[in-house]
Amino acid sequence: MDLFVSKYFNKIDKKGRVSLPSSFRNVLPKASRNEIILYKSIKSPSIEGCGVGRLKEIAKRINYLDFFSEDYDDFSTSIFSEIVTTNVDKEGRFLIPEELKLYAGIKTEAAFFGQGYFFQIWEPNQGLKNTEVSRKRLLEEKKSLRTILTQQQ
Amino acid sequence: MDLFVSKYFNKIDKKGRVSLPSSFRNVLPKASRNEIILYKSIKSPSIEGCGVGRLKEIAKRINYLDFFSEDYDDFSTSIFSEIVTTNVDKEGRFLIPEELKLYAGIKTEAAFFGQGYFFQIWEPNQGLKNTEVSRKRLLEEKKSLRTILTQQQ
DNA sequence: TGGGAATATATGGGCGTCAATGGGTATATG
DNA sequence: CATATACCCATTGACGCCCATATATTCCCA
Repeated sequence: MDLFVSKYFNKIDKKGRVSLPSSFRNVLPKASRNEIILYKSIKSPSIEGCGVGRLKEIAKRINYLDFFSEDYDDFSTSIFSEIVTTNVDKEGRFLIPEELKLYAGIKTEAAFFGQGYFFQIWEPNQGLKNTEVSRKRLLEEKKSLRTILTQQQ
Repeated sequence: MDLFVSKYFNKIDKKGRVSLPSSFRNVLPKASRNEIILYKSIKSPSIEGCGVGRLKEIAKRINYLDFFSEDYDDFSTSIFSEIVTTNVDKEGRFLIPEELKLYAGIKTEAAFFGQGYFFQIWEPNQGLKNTEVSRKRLLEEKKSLRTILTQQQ
């Protein structure tokens, strides 16, 4: 499986370390399995994360913008300066920077939610609540749901 | 990671030295890890910096502009003639030239903002303010943001 | 197929190394 | 000679690496 799926609830220890779920680690390319990137979600009080490969893609895309334009600066500031890279130790643990923990309200436990090409880290209760809300919203729009789910690959 | 990412706030000591963040140092090619270039940002009261290798890329960008336009002259003058090279000492510190510090309003602390292929140095408060403004401007143009951020790797 | 062994995962803690910072002294440069 | 800058050494706190354990999972063989 090369996608981030399922959800996990892991503890944060005294040193601030938390295990990246094993199945998530396996999604990362072997070459850079000891490094992930984290950033504040734009749409919710949660942290989003993924492998470094995705970041390089984004960098390339931004690079195509007009170097002297305002857009260029906005993108590169909002994205690159907000992104943090974190090392995953041999046991599969990493540190969530204080600022990101604050943003997501995370204290002693972190909830990991697979999102396909990336994952989200939530304060457990808020994360669960969010799943519920999302699901409800989705079911209320059965039409579009059907469209998405029944398309052939 | 071979990109300048994240942000760091480092102190300037009595001698005017400031640490280049460790992760930034690692982005520089090993061959010239003791040398960086600095110049005034064209668009903001901040200092931009990068490894010497990036010079060629800047030259290329300027070269794409119409040779006979005013822009060409303006850019090439205001960038190239303003570039200074600075040595990074064994502890990873360097000196910010007085003129550049004045330009950015930097006194006792410098804020380093990763920008992918280069980085910016700001007076901490101004830098934070700028991040906010950039982010807001970006969120108002969700369309282009989506294009850049959500494509799959 | 059931049960026990081997392995993997999540978690805890000790300790050495590195990064950021401060300061003394040598050296260079005008 | 005077000032600026590079090199050396020291300190502190954070982080990475190693080792350990308990639980969960997988594997294998009888």
